[in-house]
Amino acid sequence: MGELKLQMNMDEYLPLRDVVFNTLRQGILTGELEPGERLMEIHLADRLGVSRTPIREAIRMLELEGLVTMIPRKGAEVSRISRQDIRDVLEVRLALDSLATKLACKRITDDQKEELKRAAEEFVEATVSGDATVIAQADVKFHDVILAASHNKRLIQMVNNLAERIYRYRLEYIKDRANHARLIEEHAKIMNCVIKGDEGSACIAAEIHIVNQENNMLSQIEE
Amino acid sequence: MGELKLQMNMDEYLPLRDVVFNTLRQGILTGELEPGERLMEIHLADRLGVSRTPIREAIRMLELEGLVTMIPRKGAEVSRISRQDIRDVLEVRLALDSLATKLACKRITDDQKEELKRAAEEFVEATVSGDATVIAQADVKFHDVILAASHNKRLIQMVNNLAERIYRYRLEYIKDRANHARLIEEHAKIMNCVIKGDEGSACIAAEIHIVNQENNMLSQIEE
DNA sequence: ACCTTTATTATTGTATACAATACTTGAAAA
DNA sequence: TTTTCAAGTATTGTATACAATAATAAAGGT
Repeated sequence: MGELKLQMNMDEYLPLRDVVFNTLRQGILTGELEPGERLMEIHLADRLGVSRTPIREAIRMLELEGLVTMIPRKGAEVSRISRQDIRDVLEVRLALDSLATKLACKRITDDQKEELKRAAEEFVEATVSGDATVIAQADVKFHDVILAASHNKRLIQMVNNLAERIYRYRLEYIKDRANHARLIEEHAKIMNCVIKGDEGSACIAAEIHIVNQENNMLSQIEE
Repeated sequence: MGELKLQMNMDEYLPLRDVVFNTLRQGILTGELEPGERLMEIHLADRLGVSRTPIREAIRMLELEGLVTMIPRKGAEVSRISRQDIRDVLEVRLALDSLATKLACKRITDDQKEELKRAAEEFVEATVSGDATVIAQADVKFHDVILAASHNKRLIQMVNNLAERIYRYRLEYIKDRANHARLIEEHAKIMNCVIKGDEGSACIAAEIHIVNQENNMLSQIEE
């Protein structure tokens, strides 16, 4: 038992910088750490029970992810996201999600087709449950399957990075029951096109899906 | 005079981590640091005359840029780039460059149109000079103008990041005199379409331009 | 009362010290 | 001769110490 736990620790081993990175990242994405909030090293170090070194390294990583902004000799702060930033992200995401869908049509494996069907079903079930977190997870899962089916690692990484930035706004959209029927329909449409390998229709379906999300997010922002 | 120098130093101030980051980045891009080469902290620190701290932070940044790969408790090495990686990058780059061109058609300013004309001319002049570095710079400049004309910061950042990865292969392509005539022609075509605001034709021209580069790079890789 | 200047403090930037782990070399035994 | 074990070494991971700078507060002069 102790042996097993030790083994588990070995598998779970993460440098503290990565633990800190994940923690801060999560905090920023959930909004616990607000845009503009200063990230002071000693303060964070004390709170997380580590030294400044891993904190600093995590901040360097968050900086390159774009989640924090450095001000020289002043320190890091949670990046302020402007409406224009969101528009920029959505514009790129539309192109990349469309690409992912196109590639998925060509390259999806039989296993992934099954996985996609399952993901679509689970999304429907999730909407019934009504739990926002579950719904959001199911939606992410569905898109992840398509993304994975593109078999392009770089693309997967880039889309995930973009999705991260608009996570909170997407969540609002997905939570709203008024959108569920449409989401289910759009998922079904995309799924069928991808499984059939109909690139043209799949791209169009995916683009409609994204554009609908976009419009909602942009109107959220204009509040 | 001393005053002025002090002022300059203030402007030029960069944390050591950024100096190290740029140095290592340049080394990797030029091939001075070869793929698979280990990056040992003390060794680098001694060579660059700094302590391990800025070295480590620079490595964290390079890691997120994808230029180095971490092996837990083993350290960093220059990322090995597989043929598949290049294919993945090119696939995404095609989509993003096409998007950039499309957006440039809509948003390019009059100043940028002039700049684009100048960049195209300077590329022609550069090919006459025959200096590989000058040609490469002129080509980068041309594409940078179009990219800037997209007025999408995120897109600019992502394309630059992708371009970074294939820099060396692109250099080979651009250096080859046999390609110059075609490059000049393609640039002219793209430029005219963008200035006219003809999105459809501009995208097609840009895609042809990229595909030609792609084919060359991919055949380079298969050596 | 207000501005300026100076002292203090808080915070980042950098270097070093210590701890833990993985690799290497050499010797001893099979 | 080969294999295994162990000691030593090299290297990363983490913590702390020191230096430089910027923000703040207090004191003094006008």
